[in-house]
Amino acid sequence: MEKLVLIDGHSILNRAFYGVPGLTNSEGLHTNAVYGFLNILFKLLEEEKPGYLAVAFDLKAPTFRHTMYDAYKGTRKPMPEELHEQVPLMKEVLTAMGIPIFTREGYEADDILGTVAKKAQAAGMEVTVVSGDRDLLQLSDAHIKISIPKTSRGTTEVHTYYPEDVKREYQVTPEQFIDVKALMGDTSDNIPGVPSIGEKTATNLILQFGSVNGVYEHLSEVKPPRAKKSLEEHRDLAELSYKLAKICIDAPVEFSPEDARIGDLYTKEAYEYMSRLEFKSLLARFGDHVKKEAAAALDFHAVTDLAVAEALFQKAMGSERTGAVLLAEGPEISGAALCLDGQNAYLIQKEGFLTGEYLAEKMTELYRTGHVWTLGLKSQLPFLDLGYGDTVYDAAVAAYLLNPLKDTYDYDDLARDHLGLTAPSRADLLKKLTYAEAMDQEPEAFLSFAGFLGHCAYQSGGILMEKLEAEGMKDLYLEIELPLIYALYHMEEEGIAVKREELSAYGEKLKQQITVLEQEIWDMTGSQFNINSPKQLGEVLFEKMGLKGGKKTKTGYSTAADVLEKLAPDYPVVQKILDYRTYAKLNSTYAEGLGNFIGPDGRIHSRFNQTITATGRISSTEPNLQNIPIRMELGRAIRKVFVPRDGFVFLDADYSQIELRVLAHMSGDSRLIEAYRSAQDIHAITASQVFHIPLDQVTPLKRRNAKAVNFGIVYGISAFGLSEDLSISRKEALEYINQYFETYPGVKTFLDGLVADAREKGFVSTMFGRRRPVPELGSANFMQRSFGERVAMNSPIQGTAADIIKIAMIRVDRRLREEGLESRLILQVHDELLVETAVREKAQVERILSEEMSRAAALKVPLEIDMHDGKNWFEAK
DNA sequence: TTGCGGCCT
DNA sequence: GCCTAAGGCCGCAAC
Repeated sequence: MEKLVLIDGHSILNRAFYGVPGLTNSEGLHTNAVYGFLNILFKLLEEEKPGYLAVAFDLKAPTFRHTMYDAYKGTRKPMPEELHEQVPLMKEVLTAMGIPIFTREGYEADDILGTVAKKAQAAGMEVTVVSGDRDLLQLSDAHIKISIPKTSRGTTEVHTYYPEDVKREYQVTPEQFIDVKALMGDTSDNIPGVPSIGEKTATNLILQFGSVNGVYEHLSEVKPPRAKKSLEEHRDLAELSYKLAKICIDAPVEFSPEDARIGDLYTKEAYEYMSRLEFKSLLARFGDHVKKEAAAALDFHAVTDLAVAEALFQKAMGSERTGAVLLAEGPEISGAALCLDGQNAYLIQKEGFLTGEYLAEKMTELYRTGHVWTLGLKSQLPFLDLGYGDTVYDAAVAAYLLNPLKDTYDYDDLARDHLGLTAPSRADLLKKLTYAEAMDQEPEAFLSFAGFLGHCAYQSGGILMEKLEAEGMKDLYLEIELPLIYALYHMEEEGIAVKREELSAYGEKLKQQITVLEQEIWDMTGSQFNINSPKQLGEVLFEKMGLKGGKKTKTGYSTAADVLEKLAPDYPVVQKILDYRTYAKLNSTYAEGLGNFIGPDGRIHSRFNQTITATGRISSTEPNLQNIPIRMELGRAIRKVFVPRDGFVFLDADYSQIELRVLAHMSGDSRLIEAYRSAQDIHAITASQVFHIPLDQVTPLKRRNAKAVNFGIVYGISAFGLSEDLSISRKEALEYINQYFETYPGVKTFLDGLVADAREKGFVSTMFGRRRPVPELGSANFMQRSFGERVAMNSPIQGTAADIIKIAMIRVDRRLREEGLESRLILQVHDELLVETAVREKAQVERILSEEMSRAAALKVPLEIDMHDGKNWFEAK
């Protein structure tokens, strides 16, 4: 079928302008947008291989929308000059490449795209419309695909939408997309919408009634009374917005495919432009575009036959090392990738006798041999029957230990960073298809994906263990990180029960307060603005009302809490704003945010990530359960909705000052060690020794200062930071620091040694050998170098504490299971473990927690634990 | 997407 | 003078 690609010129140019860092050629011309546009264009040509191509641009002249709606004139945002000057340049380059440019007076590019796309579809063509603007999704059709490229950090990812994709993401059909937009409006397009109807309400209404007309036909049934009232009052607005939002598909544009047939893009004129604009990588492309990419030397095989699969598993079981990944997403197994040598890789597809159950069983058997290297074991565990006794090597976790500073550890990352191989990424091969979709729709790409995945897992096994051993991290890997995968998986599976009704009642109370505060703030400031917008808030406070407290951020006035708190005593409205912020935060992030994650089992199953942090801590996402409020009473109350199941209580155990104890141990400072061996109150004893006062005469203020110094030491002390924290002069802060170091000279020697060591070796290490590279120390920039010094001081301390609690987690989780208990570890919050404990097992679990946490490491000071129980998380802290 | 602001250890 | 205390995640606004 004939393929046509249509590009929304201004939109893509705009995307490229913001996505690509500033570039100028030697004439001083800005070129970044043109460069980004061309990169997107070439990527499209490679992926789509279209026979036809055209680009649509807006004209300056007013369009039919302006005659409909005066305010539409305000729509067009002023284009930055640096972008504006690239528009004619872009058109010239396209012309040089023989690519047609479509424009029409009185219409926007959207309308031209809509009209041409529908005409081409009617003529039997397969159309791809490329834009950065999601409004175009309304054009999505059986043979019209909407492509939305995203450029960041030099790489471009393309998201594509057929009608079913639109439905999956927005729930509504492409046509209804217009209806939703008409109701909710769009500030960036100056489409007014109906007041007080947001995205959620609009989507719900359209889902319920089908269209804007449908909504008005059933106005009496419309649910939130506020929305109903607003709809009644603003029917004109809704109808106008619909007309503005709807893209015209019958603009007076002629289209015959021949106008858009792609000829030779690599013309001499185009080459000259690339040269003048100094696009070196594109010049190279022009130079060798004929050269085919060297075909991959690997052999990938698809296995669909039971006997063949049996033989392959048999061989894998007996081989010295196997690369294997169970391809599973959501609840579904799609296949298995296997690799037994450096040449061949296999995709065993779920098909016929090769059922999901069969694959799960064979893979379990294979993984139990103890010679399997995989990638992302935790996400495969729901389908496998494995436990602490089974060692499965996870290459992603190994790669994380070797360099914890990277964002991702996918197979293509491993290929590049460790195997000297360039592998196409999942996004390159499968776009955004799921495994099941890819296997069905793009079987060759899926085979390739599985092949590279298996190959990289296998090859990683040949190299990563050697690297770990060479860097002294083999034990860390085998004894801590690999078993930890099971502990994290168990916590994810277990989840934590949340009282849904109580949570939403809590949210309702907050919302009432928010409404009241909002009105009061509007009255007191004399303008109805969005209090959530730091920009608007800054303007109202510091310009309209003239409060003192000038600029602080890059983009405007700082309205951060510490700034506002200084103003609160003098201006009552500022306190209201701070209160509003508190309520709004608690409602959006916690009441509503957490509510969205309660599963059908009434529990929240957060994800615990093992390869995110630079220091070795784990992180929690979807939702983050490691930042549930505790400091303020109002927020702390949220913890009451986290409850144990019937017949259970919560037992919560946390390490007392673990980082300071780690510091005492690692530094070996004898005075600090002696102090912590006996101390009940570590900050008080620090105050007593540093400020030379008897322990029983330490005032709360002195203790507070000592506590701040202790924090400073752990964070990588700086006089500036300490002075900010205590609101004292930098000189005074420096005096505190010097006094501290005089008192504990071993700490000073230790921290200086860490920095010197890091400078020499390029990394720092924890007690258990975990490394963190510190490249910033080599920087010529003072700020960056200082940052590197703080990293060098903090990471070994924070990281060692992370190692210790990981050891404790593994042992606690193992013992609960191996001793046949029903109690389960369900959360870790950096220095805290939460166990959902069967009432009759309480004493035993207390003993397990206490023993395993204290014994996790043998330090020169005791590891002390505070433990509480309760019928919810609030009580158990 | 980025920046701001805010919650945790 | 630099204008940073360490490590995270997430909602919102504006781009």
